[in-house]
Amino acid sequence: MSERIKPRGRPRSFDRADALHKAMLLFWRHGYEGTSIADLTGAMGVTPPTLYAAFGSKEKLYREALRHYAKDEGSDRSIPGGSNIRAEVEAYLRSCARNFSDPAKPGGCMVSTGSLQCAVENQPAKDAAGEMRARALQSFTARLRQAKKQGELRDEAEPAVLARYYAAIIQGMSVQASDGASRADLDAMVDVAMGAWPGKARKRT
Amino acid sequence: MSERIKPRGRPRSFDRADALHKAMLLFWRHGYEGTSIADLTGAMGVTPPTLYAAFGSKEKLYREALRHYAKDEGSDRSIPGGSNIRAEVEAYLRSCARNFSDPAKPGGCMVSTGSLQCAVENQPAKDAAGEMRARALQSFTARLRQAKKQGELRDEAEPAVLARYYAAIIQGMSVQASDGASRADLDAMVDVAMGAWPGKARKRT
DNA sequence: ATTATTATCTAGCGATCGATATTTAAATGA
DNA sequence: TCATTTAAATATCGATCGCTAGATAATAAT
Repeated sequence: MSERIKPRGRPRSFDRADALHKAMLLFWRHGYEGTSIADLTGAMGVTPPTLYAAFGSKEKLYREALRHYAKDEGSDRSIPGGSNIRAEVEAYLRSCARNFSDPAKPGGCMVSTGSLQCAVENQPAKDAAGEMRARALQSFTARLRQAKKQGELRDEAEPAVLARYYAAIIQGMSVQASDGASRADLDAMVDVAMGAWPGKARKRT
Repeated sequence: MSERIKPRGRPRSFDRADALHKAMLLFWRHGYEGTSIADLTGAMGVTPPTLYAAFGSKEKLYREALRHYAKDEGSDRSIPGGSNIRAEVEAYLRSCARNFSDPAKPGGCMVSTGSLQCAVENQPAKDAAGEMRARALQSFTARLRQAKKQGELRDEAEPAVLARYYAAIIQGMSVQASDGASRADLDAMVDVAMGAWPGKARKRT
């Protein structure tokens, strides 16, 4: 099935997947504008023409790095979609808390807080990250809608609003992790955030 | 008192405060790295040497623009500190919702989501914004501590955690406003966020 | 062996980056 | 008047930006 026939010309002398991973780490930490082609070629161990032959342009490489991040680092990879939506959301937030604060990686999330500001000519980079945030929000909303239909979510709960709210928590965790917040800091925030889960009305102080 | 004696040499031919305001708007929308000296001098209507004589360097101008933003646009300008801390926090969040989504201004907050990623050589810019976020978090925590001491906050509430949590809400609102979220979107999020305010324990769904 | 194909590096493109040396202009003080 | 002081623009600086033309190397097909 996966019999890969040998290509015609000179074979690649570097690992494309590994180079993409290294590019992702640079874009993640320093952003699109904060990462130069020289930074990228330096990390990959190749020269500019090789990078351009393999990835097309800086913007295309950035988009591919974003996709790679979503697959490789996305905190959603392993959350089992069970029948308890509240537990599922909480587990997701806790996985974000752990991943965003991992000292071995850039702080925060490459997507949640990526390319929020950029020069006019780099708007496509902001759009790329913004589209991924929009997609994530959309699929999160869809998951909550499904849960509501299955009776796991109270009738008065609004999936779109709830999705925006927990997206904000994730984005806030990303900002604070980028500023150096610890996993304990973020986990404590998750404790509070889960207190807003739609439930019985409660007395105020 | 404010008798301003006339300075010796040639007088300024441009309004420094107005130029600072224009610089702030550019940094706010495009970030530190996304704003060039040419952008700044163009908006100010002066040449580079004039900018450097007036503001020192790009980084110093950025720091000054951040301070100007905090004073001029800071959502804290007008929240009266009363005896109801819950209402005070909610009012603050609502003012953020309104300001972050103002179509006449750049989306989001210049501080909350400013300079999260940057090149190694521009780390001082990230530090400048990060320090402002840290200060805001600190003063927010202090306000909650004070409120707790005055009995406006339940005993089990942790000011530092609660401050981080509402800071995350603000940062999330800033991200989403930067992506085009409306005031209604953000206000709905505030509704949910206030549901996490420490109160009576509540039954879960 | 020769040709075709693909990948790589050397070298450098024009443009823009942040910042400045130098000169000229406009004010006050003597 | 004329020296002093401050601010302005002209004209660029060296460095870096994203990117590429052209030559060369390494493979497969013929």
